[in-house]
Amino acid sequence: MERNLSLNLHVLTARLDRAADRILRAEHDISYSRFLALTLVGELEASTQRTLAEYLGVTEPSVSRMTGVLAADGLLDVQPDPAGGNRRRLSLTDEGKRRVASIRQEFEDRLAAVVAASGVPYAEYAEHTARLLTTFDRLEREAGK
Amino acid sequence: MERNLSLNLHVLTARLDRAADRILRAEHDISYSRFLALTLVGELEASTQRTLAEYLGVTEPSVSRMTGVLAADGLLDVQPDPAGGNRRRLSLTDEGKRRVASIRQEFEDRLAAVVAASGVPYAEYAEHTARLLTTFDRLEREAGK
DNA sequence: GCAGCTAACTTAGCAAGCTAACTTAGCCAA
DNA sequence: TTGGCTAAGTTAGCTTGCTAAGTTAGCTGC
Repeated sequence: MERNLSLNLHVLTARLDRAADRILRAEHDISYSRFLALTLVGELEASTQRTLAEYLGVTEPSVSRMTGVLAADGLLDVQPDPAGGNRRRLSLTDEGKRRVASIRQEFEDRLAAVVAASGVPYAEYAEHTARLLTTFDRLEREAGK
Repeated sequence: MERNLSLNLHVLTARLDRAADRILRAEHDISYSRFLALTLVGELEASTQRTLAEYLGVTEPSVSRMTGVLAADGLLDVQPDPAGGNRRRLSLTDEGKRRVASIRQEFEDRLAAVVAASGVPYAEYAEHTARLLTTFDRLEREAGK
């Protein structure tokens, strides 16, 4: 079959994401992408949409729509930046915080179980993945892009 | 920031896929997902849509639509299985073969360059990724799913 | 004090995932 | 030979990526 790295990464991630999405929808009534967005807003502390797009690895229009639906669902608070400029301050509502907190560790634990079952050394694989991301990021930035 | 493995895999793959998509559209006038589908049909030798879905890591409806547009574009040949049953035989047209062959090695080479720049050992990372995929697959199957 | 610039965001429309529900084709048992 | 079963594929409708193009808010120089 000769499956290569890029294809395997693509398929592995697609499956993990899909599994995560099913679990979250079934048990917590939220999609995986919405959960990721809320998680990062929580971690980034009152950032802008542009920053969130950067961290999520998606484009600004995608974030624009996402913040719209999350705000409509009462999970996210979107306010004009008091410091001025055409910016929005993003923060979690109480309900948003509650939702994220209740899910928090669950996923990493489940993924860790898969990793353990596979015999792949977790720390090393995680470190390699993080390093690849950083490198790819840098190369794209250098390429002018 | 404390970015975890599942998020990093998600973001890394999203970026790689997006970059691949841009290159393919610009230089070869085809999207990345269509290219992947054609590649796998080539490797799987006259398989069914269900098998292709399995290998691509997507659902059957997605493959159904994809084979439709690829056939309409003259890249894929979709025929009822002569052996009977409600199946389709998938194979590449000459144009499809030409297209896949002309792109073939390019991506793995580009990705290998990124991996090299990051200092991550390619063979090991590829092996770990493949192992995780196999394990996840097995666990999902065992879970009855 | 307005022209132009830049940064941040939005709108519009397309591509391609997904789930749920349906259809089609062959098989098998009564 | 028909009624149900299973496997494979399709349809419908939603979500959420994307790009291209447009808008809005403040800044800067004349």
